[in-house]
Amino acid sequence: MSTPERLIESTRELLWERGYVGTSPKAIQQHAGAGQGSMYHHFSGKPDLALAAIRRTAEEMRATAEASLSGDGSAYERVAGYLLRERDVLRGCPVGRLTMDPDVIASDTLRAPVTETLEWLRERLAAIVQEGLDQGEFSPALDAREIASTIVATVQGGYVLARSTGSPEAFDAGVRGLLALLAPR
Amino acid sequence: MSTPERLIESTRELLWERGYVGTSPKAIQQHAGAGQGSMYHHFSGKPDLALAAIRRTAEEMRATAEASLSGDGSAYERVAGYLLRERDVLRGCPVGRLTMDPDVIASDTLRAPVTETLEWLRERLAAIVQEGLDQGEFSPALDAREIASTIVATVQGGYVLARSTGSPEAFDAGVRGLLALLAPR
DNA sequence: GTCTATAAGACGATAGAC
DNA sequence: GTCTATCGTCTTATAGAC
Repeated sequence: MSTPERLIESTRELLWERGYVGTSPKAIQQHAGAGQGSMYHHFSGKPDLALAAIRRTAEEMRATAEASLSGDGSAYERVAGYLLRERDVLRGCPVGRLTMDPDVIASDTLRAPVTETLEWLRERLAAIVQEGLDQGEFSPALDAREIASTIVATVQGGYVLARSTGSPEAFDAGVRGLLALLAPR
Repeated sequence: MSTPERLIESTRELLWERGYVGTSPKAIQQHAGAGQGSMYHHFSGKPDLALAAIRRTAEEMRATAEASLSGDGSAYERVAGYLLRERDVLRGCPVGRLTMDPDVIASDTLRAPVTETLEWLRERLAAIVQEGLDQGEFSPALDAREIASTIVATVQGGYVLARSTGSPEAFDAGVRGLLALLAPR
């Protein structure tokens, strides 16, 4: 792997684990096995490198989500597939966690990939829920965009609960509760 | 207000805004209008002061939640009251956000109030949902503890969505979606 | 491209005067 | 109790040799 590649991948891992504020250029360099000069040759500084890392993580998250959402099956089944897919629950969401990073939220550039990814996910889920509504799969009293927001929020909040206890139990419970509420009858 | 009080209150605000990793003793001292020596006279260091601040924030959150949950009305109405109460949505949850702070999660002492508060909330909501189940208010197919997890997760995740867009819209949408799913028929 | 050297300031804390 | 001084380390770079 090339040096810029190693720097980006190291930044992705450290951002996931410690956030932007908690990740120093020095830590990135050590994790990547690169020197100071090497990092500043390829990237203008910490924000530039973080942007490359965040963009890649966001892209990957979209691809992973799309994989569970684009399969066959009813709307409920695809939503269930998304909610029940394997996750590293205790690590949390590498994109969602950045919303708690003050320096990321303060920078329009760094925040953009975060906003876009979560908005894309919400719209993608809303389209599927709307399909379900059109097929009479869900109660007509429901609003597709609202339910999509509930789904994404349950996942993001499930990570918070899981990390607070150090166990995936609360995440799983929240997801099962949501699926029970959504279940077609 | 006494100096220790001002230090604790300043720490609470900075922890809410910037997290533990992003909050320096110096910033706390300046915000509180206290000197270095003053802070280290009253507290043994940053973790000690943060613990006092986190405990108080956790206590306050419990009191606020209890206020919306202990009123009159059906289980659904009390859950709705909790979900729809006024919130500073874009600031997020001062307790939940700490779960994304690596140094808080790494310390059993600092994490304890976070764990306890979110677990208390989940149990408190589970008891109310169980009441609703006993009254035939909700579908008997539902599990009280699961639904309680879904409710807390929706709120915590709603903050993530709101902060990602810089608008409370997604939080409100997620809450409305959940209430529509819960609505007794 | 990568290395080492250097730097101004922040971080988290301690020491000792007042 | 509060103040200033000091400390060793980390942070986020820049400069310039190789």
